[in-house]
Amino acid sequence: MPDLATNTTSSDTREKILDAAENLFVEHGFAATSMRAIAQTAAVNLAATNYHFGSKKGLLAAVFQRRVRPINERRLSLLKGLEESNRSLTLRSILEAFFAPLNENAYADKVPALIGRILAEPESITKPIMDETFSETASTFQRALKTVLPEVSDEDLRWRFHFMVGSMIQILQFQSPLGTESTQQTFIEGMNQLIEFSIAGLEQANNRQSHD
Amino acid sequence: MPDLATNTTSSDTREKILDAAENLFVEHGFAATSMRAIAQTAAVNLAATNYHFGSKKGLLAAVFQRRVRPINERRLSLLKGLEESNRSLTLRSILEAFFAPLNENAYADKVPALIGRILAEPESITKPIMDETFSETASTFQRALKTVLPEVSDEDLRWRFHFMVGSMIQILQFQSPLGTESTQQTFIEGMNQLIEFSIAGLEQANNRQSHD
DNA sequence: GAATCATTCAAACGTTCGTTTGAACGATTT
DNA sequence: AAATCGTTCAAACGAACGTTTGAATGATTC
Repeated sequence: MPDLATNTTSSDTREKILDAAENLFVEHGFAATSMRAIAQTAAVNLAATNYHFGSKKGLLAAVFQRRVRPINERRLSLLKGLEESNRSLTLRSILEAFFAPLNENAYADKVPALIGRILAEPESITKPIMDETFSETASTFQRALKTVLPEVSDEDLRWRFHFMVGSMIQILQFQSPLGTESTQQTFIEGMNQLIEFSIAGLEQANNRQSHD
Repeated sequence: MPDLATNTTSSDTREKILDAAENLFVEHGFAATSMRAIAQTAAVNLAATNYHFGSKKGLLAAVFQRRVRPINERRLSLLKGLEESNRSLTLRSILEAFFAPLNENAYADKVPALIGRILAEPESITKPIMDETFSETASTFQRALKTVLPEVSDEDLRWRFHFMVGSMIQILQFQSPLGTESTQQTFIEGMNQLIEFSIAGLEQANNRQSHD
């Protein structure tokens, strides 16, 4: 039996299954993807999927965490770097630490779409995975945001962070707006647009009255 | 055979199926909800589902459009009202016309969650439904936004609208931020927060340099 | 009141699902 | 070379899937 917990085995089959599952989950979602389709795409025996990952949900968790864990580690590491030389701790630099790890790596093009897709799955499927994966990162970044946005109440900040995550999921899932073609180039452009949109939404400089 | 296209029949069974499917789709998503579960929840015979809606996808389309069509009609009607007395055509009033129909009706609590859930389904399932349902509304509102944001380029506006829709889906799907309880009251509060967040993100008044 | 029609029903269609089994394989260890 | 171990394999498990069938039902039409 392989080591399900620590993933110490380095079998070729394991990676092939993860790659195939990743692609199929992105395209069709979790429930609409069968273990047989995954095994066939990976060109491995059907039983290998359950052998290596225990169950379909176990496979989902492995697919997700293979990509997200390094991203969250990088996020926290970048934020820690900012905080240690706290001269550079600005709203913009915090958001860059949060978003940059999503597109700075040499990942396959599918990775952002994978994260977006899984984040958009029904809660009943992904809730336990989400909680374990994101609670620390989310609370750490909200704490950092509070230091550069002291005038924003805790409740307002939670909402605005909520919307920022929604904007992020939108571009991760659909890459580019309706009616535009999506390339690697437009995705990077979109991530920059996302930072500007989020900065404006988070701080909401008081210029509302000019539009009433 | 019932009239699938124009929905002229008004059978009690039809409504019970739509109600049951709506609840189950919200909770588990499309693929993870079975026709048998729908029939059982609705307390109708299994065959009635295919009899009335043709197929599972047909049922999904009916569930979705029953809720969204009136909302889009209301959106366009409100916008038309603004444009006819164009003294009141502001960024805020346009966004209110776009968002208000989502929570002004006496809908069941589940409706916003339904829309959020279906908008987050994999494209391969919902693409045809989405295109038919939203393309007119989306383009009409983007055209209106252009008139009150003349200094924003078409490309920038598409991205910002994209993020605004993402923020909207986020609150429709999850109602309230992580770690907060969600009530009808907090949802209304969230919709107000969404308007402020979107105004700031769409216009991005040039105060970036103060945070670099 | 006989005929027609939309609707409901129990039952079954064939297919696909996630998972399990137990034997076969191949490298490593004793 | 025998034994051990992780891995792969074909095959099958029972259950659940979306959909279809054809008869029963009950109201409406002639």
